[in-house]
Amino acid sequence: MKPNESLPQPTPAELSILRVLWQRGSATVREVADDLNRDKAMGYTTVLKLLQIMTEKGLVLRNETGRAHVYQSVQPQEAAQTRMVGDLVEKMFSGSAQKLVMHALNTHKASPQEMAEIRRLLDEMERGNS
Amino acid sequence: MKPNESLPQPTPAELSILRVLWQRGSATVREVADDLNRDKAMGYTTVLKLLQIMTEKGLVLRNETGRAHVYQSVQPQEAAQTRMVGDLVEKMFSGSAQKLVMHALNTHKASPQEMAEIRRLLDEMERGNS
DNA sequence: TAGTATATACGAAAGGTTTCGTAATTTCAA
DNA sequence: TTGAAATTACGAAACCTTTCGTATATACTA
Repeated sequence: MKPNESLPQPTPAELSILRVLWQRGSATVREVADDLNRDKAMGYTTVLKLLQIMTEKGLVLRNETGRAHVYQSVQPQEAAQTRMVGDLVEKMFSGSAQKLVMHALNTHKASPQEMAEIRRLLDEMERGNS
Repeated sequence: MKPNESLPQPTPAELSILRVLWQRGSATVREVADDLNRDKAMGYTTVLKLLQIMTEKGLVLRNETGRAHVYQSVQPQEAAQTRMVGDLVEKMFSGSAQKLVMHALNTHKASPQEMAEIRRLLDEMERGNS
């Protein structure tokens, strides 16, 4: 396991595993493999190998107490979201989060409830700002 | 050059080249390489090779009229933005663009002007919706 | 206890990405 | 016209990601 460097960006296959871990909190290889195989085909030993690599990279923690090791993500999902949104803003929107927001709203129509919720957030932020 | 299949997702190095092409409209290998080397080190022949590969993949068009070939992106930047935002929404926000928007607003503070602009967009959308 | 099922470990193959050395070609100026 | 500078073409190395076969260990059951 790598010590305290900043975590590497997970690869696509690693990310699909992390999504399962985030949803379940923690899981064994079998649980991850079964969950993944609801939509994506990924052999058991492939999942195992990836989890071993992810342990090496420091992306997941492994509890080896029981016979079947139990894994969990080191980063909470929110941290990964923040990082990936930041990357996208940086690389595709010249560093402007506002441009990303406007683009997302324009291309993925939101429901009236959702728009109201966004307004509420904007209200809060402007109130906190003054 | 591949014909009419849907374009592949550009790799990270390819994306850095596309950013230059989007910014300049079109450019020669040298222009791309010089622009890139303002912040990132990338050898001339590396850029050339990548542009050749991207031509193969159909990501860029090559005008071979002059001695130095002139390249341009096939996809406009907006199309790539749409695709990448969609991917991120799908993979990291359970398909909810609203969640992405709220997350982006929370983590990248926007200026009052920017917030006002977002409100204006929401106004427009709700007016169009009714 | 013997045998089956299930687990981890490990290496290597297959495929993709990135980098760069080198050859061949073209242009232009002295 | 010859030589230097700049260009494209090409192949291969280095590296990373993903997949899987196989060996080995462990637990459970009949």
